[in-house]
Amino acid sequence: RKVAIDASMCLYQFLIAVRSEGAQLTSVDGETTSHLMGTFYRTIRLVEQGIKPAYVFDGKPPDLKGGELAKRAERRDEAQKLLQAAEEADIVYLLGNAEDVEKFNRRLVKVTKTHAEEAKQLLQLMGIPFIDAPCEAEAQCAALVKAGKVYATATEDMDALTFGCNVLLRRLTFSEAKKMPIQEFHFDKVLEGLELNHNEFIDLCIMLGCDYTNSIKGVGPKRAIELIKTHRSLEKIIENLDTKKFPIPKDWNYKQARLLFQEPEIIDPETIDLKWTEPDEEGLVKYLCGDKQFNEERVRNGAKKLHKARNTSTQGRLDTFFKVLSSPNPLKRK
DNA sequence: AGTCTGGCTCAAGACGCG
DNA sequence: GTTTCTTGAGCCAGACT
DNA sequence: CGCGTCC
Repeated sequence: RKVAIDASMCLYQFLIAVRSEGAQLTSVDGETTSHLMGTFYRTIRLVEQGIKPAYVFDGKPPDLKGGELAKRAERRDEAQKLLQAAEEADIVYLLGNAEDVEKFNRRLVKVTKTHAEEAKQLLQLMGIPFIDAPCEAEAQCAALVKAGKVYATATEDMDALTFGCNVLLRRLTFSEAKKMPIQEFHFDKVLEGLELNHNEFIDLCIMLGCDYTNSIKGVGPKRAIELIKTHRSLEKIIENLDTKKFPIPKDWNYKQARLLFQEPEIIDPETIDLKWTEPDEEGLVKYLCGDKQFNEERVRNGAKKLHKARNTSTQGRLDTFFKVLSSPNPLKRK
């Protein structure tokens, strides 16, 4: 089974989570290796389960996202200051605030171009395909699913549904599968359950608060559902809304936001040829064990696992883990 | 009473030995 | 050529019906 | 499983 994965999101998680004593894993020259560690072993795991992953990297964010990104930058600056304060306190007291330093450090993490390039190089050596999306990765993933190039998108981000991704898998990482089952969402079932069509669903998501616009104060999940079901479009909702109780945000650019969901900038999936090839064991050893100082035995072992899984078409084993969820509670967005 | 929103916080991986 | 890019979940206060 | 370790 072929599955599309938002690479940036994975890298972000690895950079935050893969740590030892609060610090990222690094090679001797101080270069971070957490993202490579995570990508290498998780991908092997997936392939061993008969899954063929294709990683999708973000391109440039849409202009409309500027406001949201500015907010994030602001939060980052704030964390930076707090971090500095905590560090200084540490120097003074030599103990105590270590966990604060750690906490703020995590909040400062961002995925750089270099992280992405290194991950791509690794995937190349592993024989795993990847794509550079022109814009939002989730949009490109959704397009791949729609075109039948992959079976599903594996993500924690519900925006994939808004982009029209038919099948969405949550918690595809198996180490946690012990605690939490894999969830499989089918967009058509979700729409059925909500009794909405795709465009109405998009308008709903805009009201619930997407990255592209502000939302209406006082309107949360309950009211939003109510509104979309009675009026069926943002235009009608605005016409009929008591704007004294629920003021429409100034310069509310919902039409453009809607367009970004309906017609996102993507590469035509038909021009994309996903190929899973033999892993380059020697290349992997050279790359990971040379500069990055991974354990050679582990890397060779990983390469062999990739090779083996590739040549034994054990598919289907996975199906038993899947639970198909249609409409339980997609309100859980923000 | 109960309902709903909004602002706050936190947490986020994987391997392998015992 | 400079910048770049992820989220859900839970808990609690407070406004409103 | 729990927990130290991965780099």
